[in-house]
Amino acid sequence: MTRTLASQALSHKGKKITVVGWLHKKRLLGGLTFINVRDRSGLIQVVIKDNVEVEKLRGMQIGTVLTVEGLVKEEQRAPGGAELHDVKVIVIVPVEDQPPIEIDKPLDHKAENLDTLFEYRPIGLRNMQETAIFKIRGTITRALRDYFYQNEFTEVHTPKLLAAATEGGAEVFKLNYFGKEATLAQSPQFYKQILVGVFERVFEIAPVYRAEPSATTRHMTEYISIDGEMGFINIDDLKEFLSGLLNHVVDEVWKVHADDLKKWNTIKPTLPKDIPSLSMEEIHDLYTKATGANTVGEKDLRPDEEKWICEYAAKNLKSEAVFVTDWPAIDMKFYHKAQDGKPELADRVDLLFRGLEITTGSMRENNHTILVKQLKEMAGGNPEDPGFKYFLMAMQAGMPAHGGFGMGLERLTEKIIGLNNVKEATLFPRDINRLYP
RNA sequence: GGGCUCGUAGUGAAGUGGUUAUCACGCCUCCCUGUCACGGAGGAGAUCGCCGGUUCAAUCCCGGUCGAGCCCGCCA
Repeated sequence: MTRTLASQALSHKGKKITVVGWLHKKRLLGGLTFINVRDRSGLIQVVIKDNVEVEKLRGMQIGTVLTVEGLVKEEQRAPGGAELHDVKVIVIVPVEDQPPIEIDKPLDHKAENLDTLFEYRPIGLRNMQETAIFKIRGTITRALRDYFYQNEFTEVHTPKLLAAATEGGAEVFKLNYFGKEATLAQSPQFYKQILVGVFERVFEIAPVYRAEPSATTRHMTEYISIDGEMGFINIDDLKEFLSGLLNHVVDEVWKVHADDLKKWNTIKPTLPKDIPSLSMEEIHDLYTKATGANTVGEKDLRPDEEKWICEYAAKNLKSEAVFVTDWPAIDMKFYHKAQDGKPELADRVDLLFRGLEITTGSMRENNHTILVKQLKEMAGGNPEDPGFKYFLMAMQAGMPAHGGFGMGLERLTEKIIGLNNVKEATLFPRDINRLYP
C-alpha cells in the first residue's frame, strides 16, 4: 500500500489510491454517505454508496483513524475538486466516545469560555480553525528566522537556568538547583549583548519566564521571546530593521496562508516600508487633546492610549504599527543608553502594533565606565556580583555601539490573526492559574 | 497586589422564590442519492460549582468558599 496525501488526490485522477487519516465529518444522506478524512495536508471528501462500508463507520466518532482506498474522481462539487469513489474503509483505531468539544465547527473564543478551550486543548487543537492559528504562527516564526539570516544574524541559544535574578524589572521564578537557589531566565539580555562581541549580530527565539502576577489578555508566565541584538548600529538602524522585519513577516504570512487567514476574518495590515515614529510627548499631547484624559508628563503609555494611538496612526499615518520614541530616562534600565546630548531621554523605541506593545528595543550603554556607574546608581548592583561580572567582562573587552530588541511571538501572532488574547495564540498556555495541559 | 464580573446537560446559551428547568449544537434510533454548519421525525442526557443562612418552599435572595474571566499596576 502506498499512501497518498489528501491534497495530492487530484493528481491521481482515475487511479486507485489509499488515504490514511482521521475521520473529520460524516454526512449520511440515505443511499449516499459523505465523509471527510483529515491528514497533515488537509481534507479529502469520500463518497460511500456500499452499505457494508457505511456500517463500518456506525458509532465511530470524529477522530477515528481510518484507511480509505478508492478511485479518484475529478468532481467540481467536491471541496478541493476531487473525491474518492468505490471505497473500501478500514477502521484502524476506533473512537466511540464523542469529543467533549466540537472539532468540525469553529470553536467559541469568548473570553469567559477560554478555560473550556484550554481544558480540552489536546482535542480542540484538531479543530482546523485552531490548527490554522498554529500553522500561521509557524510561518511567522520561519519568516522571522529567514529575515534574521538574510541580515547575517547568527542564531543562538542562551541558558534559561540562571544563578540569580540580576536584570531587574520583572519577577523571576526561583527553583531548587541541587540545594542552591536558581532562577529561570526572564530574558536573554546579558547573553545576547555578550554575544554581540562575538558574532556582531545574534538572535534567539526561545521561551522566557516571568513570575509576574499579571492576569490580563496580554501576559503569560512563559512565552516565546524573539530577541535580536546588533553591533555598530544606532537607534535609526534598529527602527529600520524592525520595519523590515515586520513587513517581511506580514508579507510572508499573507503569501502562504490566504485561506487560513480568511477563516479568522482578518485583513492584511497596512504597513509602510518605514513604520512612522511618534515621541512619547507627542502621543500624550494627541491623546489628551482627543480624549480629555490628561496623560501629559506620564512616563509610560496607558493600555487605552496604546490602542488609541494605533487607531490614530492607521487613520492619519497609513500605518497599523507605530514606533514610540523618546522615553524618559528616569525609568530606563541600567544597561540602556541615554540619548546623546539629551540625558533626560532614553535611546529607546517601542513598537506598537494594532493597539498592543509587541516590542521594546533600545541602544545599550557600551561605555564600560558609564555602564558600571549606571549599574550602581540605577540598579543598586555590585559589579563583582557573578550576575553582573561576566556581562561586564564582555562590556570591557571592546564593545561597539549596539542595540537590540525583544518581541513577543504570541502578541505578534495574536495581532496578525486578530485574536483577543495571547493565550489563544499559544498551544498550551501558562498563566498564574494554569500549569496544564 | 487592587477593582469589577461570571459559574445552569458533553459544548454554547435562556430562565424563574412554587407542579415535569428551556433552546441550539453534539450524541443515539429511524427516514433521506450531491451533502459540504445537509435536511426531517423521535429519544437519551442537568444532584442549576460547593457549604451554610433567610423562607412553608432556594437553581433564583444573603454570606462564605472554590473555580473562571476582564480591567488597572507591570510588561513582550
